Amino acid sequence: MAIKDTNIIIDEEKIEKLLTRGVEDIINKEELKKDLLSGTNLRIKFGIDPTGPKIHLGRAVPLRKLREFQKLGHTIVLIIGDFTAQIGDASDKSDKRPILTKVEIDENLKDYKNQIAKILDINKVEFVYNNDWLSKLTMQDILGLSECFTVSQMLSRRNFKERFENGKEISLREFLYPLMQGYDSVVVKADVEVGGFDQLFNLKAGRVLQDFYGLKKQNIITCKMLEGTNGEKMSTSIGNVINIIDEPNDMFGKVMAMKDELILKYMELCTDVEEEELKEAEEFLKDKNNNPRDLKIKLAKTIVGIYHNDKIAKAAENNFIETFQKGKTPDNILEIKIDEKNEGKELLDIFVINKLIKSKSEAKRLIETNSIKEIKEEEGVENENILTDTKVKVYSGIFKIGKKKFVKIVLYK
RNA sequence: GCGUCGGUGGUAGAGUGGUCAAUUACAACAGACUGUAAAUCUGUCGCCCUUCGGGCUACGUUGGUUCAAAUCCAACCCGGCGCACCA
Repeated sequence: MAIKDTNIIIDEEKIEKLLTRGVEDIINKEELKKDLLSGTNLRIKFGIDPTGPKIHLGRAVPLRKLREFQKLGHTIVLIIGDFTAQIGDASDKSDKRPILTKVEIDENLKDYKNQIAKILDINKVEFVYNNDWLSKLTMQDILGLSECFTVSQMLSRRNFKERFENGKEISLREFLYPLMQGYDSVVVKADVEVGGFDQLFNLKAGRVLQDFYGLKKQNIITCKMLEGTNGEKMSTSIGNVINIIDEPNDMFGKVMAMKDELILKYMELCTDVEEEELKEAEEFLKDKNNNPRDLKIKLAKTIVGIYHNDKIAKAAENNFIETFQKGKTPDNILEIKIDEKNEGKELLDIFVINKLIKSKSEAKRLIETNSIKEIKEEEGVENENILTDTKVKVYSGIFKIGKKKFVKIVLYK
């Protein structure tokens, strides 16, 4: 049992918020509330598999929940799933998930702490790597763990069931995943585990195994899932993610481009705005005379402010308004320097080489639809000259490709 | 192991000797309209070349038949299903 700790803050209002804001479900809400009010220092577990190099807003939701726990003085135990990432979780996949190699995992891990530090005070976080214990399990240990689950329990899990019924393969390895994650809870003696709602099955496995090892069963708090900006599941492969280390202007733009229906959800899950403000926003959206865009700008500013700072957020807002509402060219745009070697090449080749356009065929198509423009600044006035010749040689200038990309080409000798 | 069906572009899924760089849908991209929203309309959607023209690479892999193959044949690899084995 955890010991009474004088650093624990008991603030009923904050506790209530912790138990409700962005929460999908709590296995035993009353118990958790009691624990939080008791003044004991709880061990809050969260597992994060380094399956991609960047943390996006969706993944940040449970991390933000941890932040609330941390602010109340509880201990955050972050399990870096360097072992489990190799097993591959099936929670978010309808197909078999590829296994990551050690090298890929290390690569992904590189910058993780810096990213997490944007949300949590990492000096107070207990970081552990599950490879430390999972790789040491013997066959006998694993058999013991497997004894706690039946095949039909495993198959009752929705995505396994669907795959089974559709004749897709499910490897035994994937059955093992929840056991591994559950065993983590045993090792770190978690009092509470936080996760996305899609993790429910895995989180419950922790309770079963803790019970098996004679420990107190952890409580479980699942967070609501955040959709990507287009309303589909947030996933890097779909490309609808906002990463927490995105550049301010990019981040701002992504928020602006998202579906209106998601505004409230993003406000709830990605920001700290007060409940009242959420209600106001809801009312605001109900009135057809209001433009949801205004709310979105506010949201974008808040989110950029969280991951960068208010000043930068303000700048991003200005940039957005100048560039997209007033149609001006942004100040700091990508600059490509052309040396002697590349001089004389075609402009389109330069775009392709620098990966602004994926192929020359594509570039020509863009020219055909008048999607590449040259921006001329004369006497303070900006003119857009549409580029129509596909064979132009490189020269200095500012170009706009599509509606979002700006490039400045500089020749230097 | 035996039998059987199948493996096509980002996905789903047509095509079963030439008219196939491959119908269609979704996704994606661009243009118009907008609020860088949604919806709608239009166009594009393998790579490359100076062309409404041409070249190259692609339909699991490797060979073969043919003037010609995603399409036929063979072997191999992978998957589904049924049966057998495990009992």
